[in-house]
Amino acid sequence: MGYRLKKASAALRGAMDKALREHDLTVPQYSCLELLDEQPGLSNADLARGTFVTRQSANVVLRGLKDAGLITQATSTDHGRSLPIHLTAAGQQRLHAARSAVYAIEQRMVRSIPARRMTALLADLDTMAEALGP
Amino acid sequence: MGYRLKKASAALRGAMDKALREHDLTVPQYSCLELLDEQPGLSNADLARGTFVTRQSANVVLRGLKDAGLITQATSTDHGRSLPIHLTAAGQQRLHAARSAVYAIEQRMVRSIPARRMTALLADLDTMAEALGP
DNA sequence: TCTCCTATGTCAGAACCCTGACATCGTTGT
DNA sequence: ACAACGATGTCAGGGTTCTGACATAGGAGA
Repeated sequence: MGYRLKKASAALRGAMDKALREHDLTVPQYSCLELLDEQPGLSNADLARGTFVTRQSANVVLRGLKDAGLITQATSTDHGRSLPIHLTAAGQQRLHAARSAVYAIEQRMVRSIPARRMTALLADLDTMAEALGP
Repeated sequence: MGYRLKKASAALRGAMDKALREHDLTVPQYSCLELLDEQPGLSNADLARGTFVTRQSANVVLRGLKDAGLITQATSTDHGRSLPIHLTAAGQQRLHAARSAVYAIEQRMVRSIPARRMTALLADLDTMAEALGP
């Protein structure tokens, strides 16, 4: 079971990595851009949770995106310590360019399995994640 | 879909990492030991394919295992360039000690989903991996 | 035989991710 | 009001993985 899960995950990672390379993006970078597009103003810790990595790892990825001018992070805040992050125009543009390539991969994956099992498959993946979780 | 797969995979990886830490092993190290126990004499490239990583990554992992005295690698071969690898007695012992912890995680994962969907779930994971593969 | 192709082992560099640790800010409970 | 706790951002160090590149061994085909 763990073997199959690892195998499928590795295949997805490889395919995404290859597709995103043409857009000068890595998988974690794309994940962050996608999250920020859906929910603008997320903080470093929010993105870490959303991409299933630690705050430290997310911090490194964000630094790369910041250096590339794809995101902007507030330097101060009026409430708490979290510094909200937003996409720049360049970030939106880059995301939309890469999105089609990623969606094509998602489609290739989804269409390979019977539609009737989709909901059960998604539910089982979530169930397994929760069974191992906190 | 990709999100769920990543989530489940991250949960598994985290749980295994935590369990194996008590045995002074990392996930890729354990994977190599398990493969070598099932099929003694595998080469570096064989292990790379079996663990879904590159030869370079496997090489680094193997160096760690060699330094720890858990495996032995032939220094020469009579056929080709591949250098067959075998577990040492210490390697077998370490593997058997860690195996129960890993199997417990596998059981927690498997029992969380209905038994009727198991075969379909495994098949779908394989199908997706192949759909993204070569 | 000689050449081309594939597979393998290896080195170098970069990116990603983790654990451990520290300081700071809000909230909570006393 | 004040101390304890949790959440956040950050630094340092180490481990894993990737791409790119090179040299070598074996087999396939002209």
